[in-house]
Amino acid sequence: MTGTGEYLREMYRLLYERFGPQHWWPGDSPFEIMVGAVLTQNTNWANVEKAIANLKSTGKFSLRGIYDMPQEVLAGLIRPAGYYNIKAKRLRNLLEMIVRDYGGDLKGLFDESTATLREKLLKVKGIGPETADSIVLYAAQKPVFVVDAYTYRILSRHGMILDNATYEELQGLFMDRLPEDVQMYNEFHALIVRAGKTFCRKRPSCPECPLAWWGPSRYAQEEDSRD
DNA sequence: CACCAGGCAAGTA
DNA sequence: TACTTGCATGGT
Repeated sequence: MTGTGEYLREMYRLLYERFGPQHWWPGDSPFEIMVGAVLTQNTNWANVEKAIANLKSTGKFSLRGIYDMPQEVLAGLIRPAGYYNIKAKRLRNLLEMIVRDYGGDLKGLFDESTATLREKLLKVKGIGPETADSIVLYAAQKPVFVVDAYTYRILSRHGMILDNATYEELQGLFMDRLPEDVQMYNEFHALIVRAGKTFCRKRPSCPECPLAWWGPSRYAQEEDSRD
C-alpha cells in the first residue's frame, strides 16, 4: 500500500525536478521577510517589492524606524502593496508587540520556542495562520509548514483532503508525515505556490502540470492507508 | 473590460 | 456557527 506520506514526498520530488529551487524568501534580513509577510497578504509580490523599496528609500527601514513613523506616513509608503491603511495598522500591531514584550529585539522574539513564537504572532490583530507561519518558517527559520490557497486547491483537486478541511488539518497532513526539515518545508511551500501560479489558475487540471498524472480516484481509494 | 494576487477581521443572520 | 463583505493597488 502507498500512504499519503509517500505521495507527498513524490509530489515534492516531481515539483522540485520540474521547477528547481525557488530561493524563498526573497529579502535581505529576517526583519524584511517579516514585513514582507504582512504586506503580501492577498497581494502580488511585485507590488510588495515596490512598497519595501519605498520603505528602504526613507533610510528608516528598521523595526524602530518604522515603529516611530506616524501611521499615515507608513500607509503612504506601502501604498503600492494595496490595503495600505489596514496593513499599516497590522504592521504597527506587530512591531508594538515586539517592542512591548521584547524591547524591540526581533531576535528575542525569534528565540522563543516554535509553539510560543507562533502563538505570540497569532495574538497580533492582523496576523492569521498563514502570515504567522510564513514568519516562523522564513524569517525565524523554524520548522512549520505554511499552508495557502494553492495548497488547498492542489490537495483538493487530487482528492487528498475534504473540501471543508481547516488550515490546521492541512498543515498536519504535511507535518505528521514529513520530517521536521526547515529547508524542505521552505522549498515545498514555495514549489506549491509556483505550481499553483503556473498551472492551477483556471482549469481544474492541465496536462503540462508535473502532477497531472495524479488522478483524484487514486487518492480517494487510498485515503485511509498510512505509512 | 474583468479578474486576481504568497489573507484577515468584522459584519450579518 | 456559517457565510458574506471590506480592504486597494497594479499586472494580465
